[in-house]
Amino acid sequence: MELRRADIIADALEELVFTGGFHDGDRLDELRLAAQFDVSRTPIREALQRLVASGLAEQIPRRGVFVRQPGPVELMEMFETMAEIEGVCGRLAAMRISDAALEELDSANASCCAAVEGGDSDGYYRENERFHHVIYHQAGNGFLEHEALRLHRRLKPFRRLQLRWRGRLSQSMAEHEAIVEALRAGDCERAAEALRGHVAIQGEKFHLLMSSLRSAAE
Amino acid sequence: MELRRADIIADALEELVFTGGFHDGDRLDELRLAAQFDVSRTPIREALQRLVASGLAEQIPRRGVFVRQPGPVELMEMFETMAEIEGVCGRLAAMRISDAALEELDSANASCCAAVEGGDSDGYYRENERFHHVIYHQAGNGFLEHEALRLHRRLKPFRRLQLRWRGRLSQSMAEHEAIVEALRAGDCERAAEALRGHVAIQGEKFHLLMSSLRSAAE
DNA sequence: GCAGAATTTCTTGTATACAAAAAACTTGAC
DNA sequence: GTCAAGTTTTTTGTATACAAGAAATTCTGC
Repeated sequence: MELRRADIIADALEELVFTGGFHDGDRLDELRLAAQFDVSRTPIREALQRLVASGLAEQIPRRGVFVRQPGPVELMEMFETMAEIEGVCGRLAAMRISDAALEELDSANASCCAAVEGGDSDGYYRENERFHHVIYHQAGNGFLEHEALRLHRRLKPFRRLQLRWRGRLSQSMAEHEAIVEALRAGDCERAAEALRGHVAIQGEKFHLLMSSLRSAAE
Repeated sequence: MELRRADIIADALEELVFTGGFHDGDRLDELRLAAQFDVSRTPIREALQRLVASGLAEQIPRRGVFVRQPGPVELMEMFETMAEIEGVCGRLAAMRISDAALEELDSANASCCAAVEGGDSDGYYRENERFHHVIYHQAGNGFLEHEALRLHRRLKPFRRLQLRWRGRLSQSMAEHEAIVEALRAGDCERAAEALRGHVAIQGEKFHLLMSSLRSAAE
């Protein structure tokens, strides 16, 4: 249970930014938010500071704080970074992964497959997330795991878009299996390469999607 | 010029935490700091929130915020992560680096060498930092660059300790040259490997130092 | 003398008041 | 009508006041 209202408000605002409740450049008006959440400006300001610290908003002194949605370029950069970090996690995990974790990956994959066949989109995402989280954890580096989780979470709303591609899901499952195989074999470089490619392709699909949306708008 | 006192105070507190002005677990008393900086609690609280957000302190609701120095395990994890991120930057930079940047690396290396020979420790650090920053930048990914800079900065106070090793500096210089060579050749994997090793060895030296300090204390 | 309950003090979290800077508006000259 | 100077309004940054929970202290019964 959270005791500080500022934290509750920060969570709510983060969620709103993530789910597109705010647009890039929107000013986060302290008084309006204070009225909206029925608190004074103080907890609002603390919540806004948290958003600024996590990069979801930008503060211009004496002007206010403005939401800052990543543009196409930054998104591509974030996807590329995520791909590289996943690769790193894979490389380390290949050296350190436990048998139990390998089984959990198999289990997550099986659930993922079932979700794909059943058309259960939410289930797919949940199990896919579990798959990746296990790998982060098995890298055996708490600091790295934390960073990976942070970026993974930040990209979450954008990752959902890339599943629109026909056949992407089954391809993704095949990649998952190749990843587990490399991890099981303890093949660092293959695991790194497989994971990097698996995530990088999401960025590329995303890029294509953005381009097509743009050209469709013209 | 910074207009918000909270930012100035946050910078000062960060510096104090970095330079060891506070020890792990120290409570950051709002009233005491307010008196010390001659401001009210409000800007102090905002500054403390920034420390918490950047991981330099921990907040326990209704109890206060406490400085949080990384322990040996976390430090090793941070060094390992830094090594991997540098490796990633090297891999990307090998594909994207400009001729001008290659020359700047040579220049930084030359200055570094000169500093080593002249016993100019500060100069060595400055040029070494320039060397690494150029590589981060040449990775051509602003987001990754930002993350690399952040971690690099966080590890700064601990990196200084590892130069106590006799011969480490000249070895480090040789590694720098191998890195530039790989980058110039556009050899991704070799650049990645060289940079990863270059940083990883710092973590190992650091580990040895910690162990020796511990055994010396017994 | 000591354990535990009750009270007091202290500290954090929140609300409000005030100061200063920026934005918006008004007014007036051309 | 337009532009600019001056004024008002709005908004942020800071100080202070108040509320509530935690820690420290005191008091009481044995």
